[in-house]
Amino acid sequence: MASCDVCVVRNRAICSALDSRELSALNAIGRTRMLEAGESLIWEGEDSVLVANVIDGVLKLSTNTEDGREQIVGVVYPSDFIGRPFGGTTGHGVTALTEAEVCVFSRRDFDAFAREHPALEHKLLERTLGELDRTRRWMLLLGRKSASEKMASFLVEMSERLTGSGCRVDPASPNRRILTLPFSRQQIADVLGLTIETVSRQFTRLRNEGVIDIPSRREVAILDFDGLVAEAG
Amino acid sequence: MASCDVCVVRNRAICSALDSRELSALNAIGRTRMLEAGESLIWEGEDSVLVANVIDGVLKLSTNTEDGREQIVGVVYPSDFIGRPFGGTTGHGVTALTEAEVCVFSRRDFDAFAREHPALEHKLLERTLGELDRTRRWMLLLGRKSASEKMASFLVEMSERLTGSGCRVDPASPNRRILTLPFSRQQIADVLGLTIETVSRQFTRLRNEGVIDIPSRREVAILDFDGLVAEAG
DNA sequence: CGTGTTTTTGAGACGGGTCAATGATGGTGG
DNA sequence: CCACCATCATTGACCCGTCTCAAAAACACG
Repeated sequence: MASCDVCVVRNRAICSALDSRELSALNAIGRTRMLEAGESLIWEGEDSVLVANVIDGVLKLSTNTEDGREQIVGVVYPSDFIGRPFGGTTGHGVTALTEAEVCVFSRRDFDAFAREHPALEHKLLERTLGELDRTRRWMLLLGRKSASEKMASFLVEMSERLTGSGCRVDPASPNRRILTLPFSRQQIADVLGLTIETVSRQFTRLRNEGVIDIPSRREVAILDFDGLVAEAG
Repeated sequence: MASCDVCVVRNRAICSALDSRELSALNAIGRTRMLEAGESLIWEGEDSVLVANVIDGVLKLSTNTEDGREQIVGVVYPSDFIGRPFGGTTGHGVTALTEAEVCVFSRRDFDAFAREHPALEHKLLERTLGELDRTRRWMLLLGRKSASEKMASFLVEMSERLTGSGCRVDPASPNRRILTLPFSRQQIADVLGLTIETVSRQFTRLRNEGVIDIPSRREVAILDFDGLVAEAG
């Protein structure tokens, strides 16, 4: 049983379109669920049976070729919406990268509810349009950028997306910041369309050039943010 | 002045959500416009001032790196929607590939109209969700597929998208079909994240292998559709 | 026809992939 | 608490696919 009134993403998720009476109606058809890192919520190719809001954690959206190559096609953060409402099959799997908490709805219930609440649909539309913009920007990276540009773009994007949760910026020197990545090297490779070896080599190159430091596997200290932006192309 | 009642895409575009009274209200704020091949309707980075429906023709959505590399991030066909409603700047330019006819609205007017017509917003949402699915599928191609897989995927997708307008299929032998491509070689390269030379070489290879024939620059005869599907990966 | 543009073809270079070995890291159980 | 092992990351050597640069060919249009 969900309890929206105490939900931490209540004001940022699409639910913010609803008043308290509507919210309790939505409450009735949703339930929260915990996912551990690596656990999948939705599998590629299955017909869309559930949708969800991310309450906490980071999840990946990914597709695979028949022979096992993977491409991560999206990453979702708290308050983001997951799933494919209004018919169709899911074109990509959804898997937790970190421990995560989501608020799930049966797609059937959600569809019906959404159609009766235009304000909710409007929020969802805005979110979807934004996601489409972001996805298209990523296509430029995948299609036209070199490995070093990809890595720089990735770190810049990460430091933007993680602000607040996994990114600490010293206000005195905004050119330096520390990230806690929710990705393994392999997952970074799958986001950027590279191999794990290339990603690793790029990390060491950036470290040798003094642009970043690597305190641990999952942490990156950005020493020259402007330099990264310049290198991102 | 648009006149929706004679519009050929009236039943497929988002306008199909409206009854005749609403349609004439929409009619009042839109106007049709012709574009010749190569002409742009929207430029990358400008703030979104207009949106449109495609009535006829094919247009590309594209982004560029600072140093001039281009990536086509979407292709729109008759009945598709163009532009970025509800705030934000356009992340990509919109340019006609063929002679085209569009039904344009000022974004301000369209936004206001849409917010008062949930059924229209719903259609737009469904369309946007579908476009996001398609775009994410394309990311797998850009990030993980080889040149030959990209070419095969491209031809398969084209023969699907062009069915009705630029694609003729002999019902007796569905394994053969003839396409009239709305793309130059350079544009195909910009869709697939390749160079024009690689695209050209892939065309000749496919021709030599008997999978396709190339009657003219803009035409491709697919001789072995199943073979292409298999090669698309 | 002649001229500019687009496409094809060729030769060579290079970025990133592949394969393989080594080095860290972290979790588990003795 | 430490030794062990599985997993993940790094590094190296080599190779292959795609890009680059250059020239020739095909085509479109006046």
